[in-house]
Amino acid sequence: MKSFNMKDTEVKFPEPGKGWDLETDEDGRLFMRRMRDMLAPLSTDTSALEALSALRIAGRSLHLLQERWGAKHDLSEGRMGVLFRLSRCGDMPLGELADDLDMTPRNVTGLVDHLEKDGLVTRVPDREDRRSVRASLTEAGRARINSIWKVGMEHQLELVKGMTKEDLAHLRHLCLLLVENARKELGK
Amino acid sequence: MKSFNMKDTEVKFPEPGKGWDLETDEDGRLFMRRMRDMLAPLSTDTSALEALSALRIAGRSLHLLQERWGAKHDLSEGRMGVLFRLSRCGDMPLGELADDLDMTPRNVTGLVDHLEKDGLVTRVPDREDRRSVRASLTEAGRARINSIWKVGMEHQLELVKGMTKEDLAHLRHLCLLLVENARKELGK
DNA sequence: TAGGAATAATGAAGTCCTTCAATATGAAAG
DNA sequence: CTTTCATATTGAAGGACTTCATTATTCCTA
Repeated sequence: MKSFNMKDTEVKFPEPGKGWDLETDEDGRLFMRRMRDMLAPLSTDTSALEALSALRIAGRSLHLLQERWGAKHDLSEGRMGVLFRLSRCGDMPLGELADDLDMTPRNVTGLVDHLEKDGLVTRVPDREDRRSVRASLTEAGRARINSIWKVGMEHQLELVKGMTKEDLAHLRHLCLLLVENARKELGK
Repeated sequence: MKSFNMKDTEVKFPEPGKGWDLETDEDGRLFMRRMRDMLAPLSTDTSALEALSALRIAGRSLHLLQERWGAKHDLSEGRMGVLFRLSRCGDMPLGELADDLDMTPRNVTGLVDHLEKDGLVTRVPDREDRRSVRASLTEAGRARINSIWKVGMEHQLELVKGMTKEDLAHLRHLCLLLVENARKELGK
């Protein structure tokens, strides 16, 4: 029992809160009460809307975590993407980077500018196509990425705690199915 | 066989392309070849990495579609979010909007400024807390949201084509599980 | 070889969002 | 009643992207 007026045990958590209430349905699955209530009047079947909303929020969380974590190492999400690609695939023309990372060429130029300024990447001419410029990890760049990717992976594993491999495969499949459908929509 | 040098039937699709190859594994599930190849040397079990990557891309696609579709109606994603919330929940203090939409108060002020300038929303004083300001849909705002939400929903249904209700419930659950895990991480 | 396509770089402008700091007002609790 | 807290607003600054237009190379091919 609470002593008089001590703010009722409300210790004010990190920042959970207001309408961010996760509950569990009769099948043991998480859902958001407020979301469901809000969507219910719109459709007899809210499963699609709820799933897509959850996906949006999850994507957002992922993005936030990535940014926040990268910031600790003086890297933005985009710069990390470039570094990681280069470390996995070796030298690459900027254009190819833009395609792989699904970014504007203009943006890749900027990212590589920045990384070059930081000494993590250099531009090297492409011998086979002299229009082309390849981004290449410097020693410092390789050291940087090597020093962090492992921890990054562990963070990712934290995020999927409670999911089986089956779950993960299914999640992957559904997300990619959505990506496929989205592409049709994007192609008008 | 091809006739001489007619660019090999490559008609250049809308913009599919380069490394954006979706393939189907032995279980009939989609995966990205290049992604898997890239991740394989890092870990004996790439399922988590692949799933999270897929999720990121799906989230990105969703975001792009939303932006693009909103632009047709002169609305950004954020402004649509505000309008939609208001239409579902009625008047709301700006602070509550910020919480629900998971945005900075500064940003909500800006969005409401913009929507007010466009005549879709007005600010009304809150009778019970005179510090508070409530955003309220104007007639024009209600008309605008009413004229588009239905089509928006149909778009969403396109995106989940090929998914069963079970799939959707599972997808929702996994995404929210991830959100829950992410919150722990975000709370350091 | 001449003309058109591809590869980058660059600068200007603009969007959406964030953080931080300052201010004005009203609510709440001692 | 006075101090503290909550609610909005505002301005400055900046990050990460986008689009668009322009330029310089280099490649490819008719």
